[in-house]
Amino acid sequence: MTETRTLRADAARNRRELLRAAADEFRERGPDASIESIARRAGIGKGTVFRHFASKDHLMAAIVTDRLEDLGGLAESLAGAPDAGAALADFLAASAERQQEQSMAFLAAADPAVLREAGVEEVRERMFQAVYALVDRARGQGAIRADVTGPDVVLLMCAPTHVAEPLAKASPDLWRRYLAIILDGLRPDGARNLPHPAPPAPLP
Amino acid sequence: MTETRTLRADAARNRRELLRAAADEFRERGPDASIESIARRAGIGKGTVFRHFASKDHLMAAIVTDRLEDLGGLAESLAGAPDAGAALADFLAASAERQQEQSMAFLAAADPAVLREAGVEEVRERMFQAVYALVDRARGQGAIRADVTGPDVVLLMCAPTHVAEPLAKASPDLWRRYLAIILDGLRPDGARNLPHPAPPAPLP
DNA sequence: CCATAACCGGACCGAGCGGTCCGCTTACTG
DNA sequence: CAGTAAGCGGACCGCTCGGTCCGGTTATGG
Repeated sequence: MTETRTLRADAARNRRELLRAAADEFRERGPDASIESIARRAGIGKGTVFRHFASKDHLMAAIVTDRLEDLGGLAESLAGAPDAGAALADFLAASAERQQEQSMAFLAAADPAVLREAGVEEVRERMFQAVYALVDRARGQGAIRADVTGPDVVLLMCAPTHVAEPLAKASPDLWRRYLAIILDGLRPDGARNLPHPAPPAPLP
Repeated sequence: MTETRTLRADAARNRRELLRAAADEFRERGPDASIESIARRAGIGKGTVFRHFASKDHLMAAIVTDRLEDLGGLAESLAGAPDAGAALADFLAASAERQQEQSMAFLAAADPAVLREAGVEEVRERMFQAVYALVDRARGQGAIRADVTGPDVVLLMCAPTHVAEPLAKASPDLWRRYLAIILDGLRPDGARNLPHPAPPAPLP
């Protein structure tokens, strides 16, 4: 974003390959994947990485921004669906499916100041707002409990994948099982007991 | 475990302090907490750490073994409770509460061979079996769905804390909210749709 | 086709890590 | 109370990492 004019052809190709390689390395080796291994995987030199991104954290921010924009766009495209409950379930399924292959967990290791500087917060906030809208419509249609809030669902988004993570390789579809359990827990029917207040509106 | 006879008094005190300091550091700084910072926090030198534990991974294994034994003992003590559904809920609440202050996430960074050598697997397996027993009794009493397995519940154990983690500091009791939602999802009443098979029996 | 600026990449640097070593200190024992 | 082995801890080592730099290379405009 806010790129300098007319990136040279080979530079553009290297940048694309670099982002792809970095995403793969972070997924396989976690936040500690080395810049050198990423560069090797992309078929470029270490110096070229720092030509494209000021630091490792900036590289992480770029990857995560792409994914948040993708998710936000998906949520927005579901905004007008007639069955809001199904739309919400579809969104959560798509979100979990993406996390299966592209975790964002490595983000925790990055410097928050860099994330802010790279504009991650704005993109994330936009995605959150789109999810909140889905939740509000689903609640309005009685598809989920009256006391379930938008932030609740955002917090629960990562849960199915996280639960199934220890067996993700052996049963790559297992997250569906736990998404189904969680969706059941959100349904309005049945005797329930939800203690404690909803989370504060903005996630930090 | 299998300690040499009669640890000297100061050595025993240092070992206790070391374990406490290491747990705190891992919680605050994650798996990358340095041995040096742990030693400083415990008021001892770096060399003393390696006198007590052969490597950083062995230190992690010792911490995690303590906690697994604690959890396993709790599950076993609940084995005979008359209301098996309530016993299971109590256990999951206690488990989440412990995780709130003593995460085991850093375990992922340790060498599996060392964990095996330190006997973590046996302790974990014993804890799992105790949980499976709780689940079986709860299912037998109709407190949870018939198609929910022991491994399901083990996988779900960490979920409430993980969901609430982004707000753990601001709302330290928030995990209760998500434990309640998940327990609702496990209840037998209502129309449900659980696709996909149960996970394979042993967790790797 | 040439000039030039943008780009590339590997050699290099300093920091911080896990782990080792050994001279000094301190708690037990006869 | 003295001898001694166990315990201690900080200096030190080798390694890997993120990040810098500059000589060589390649795309592009006149």
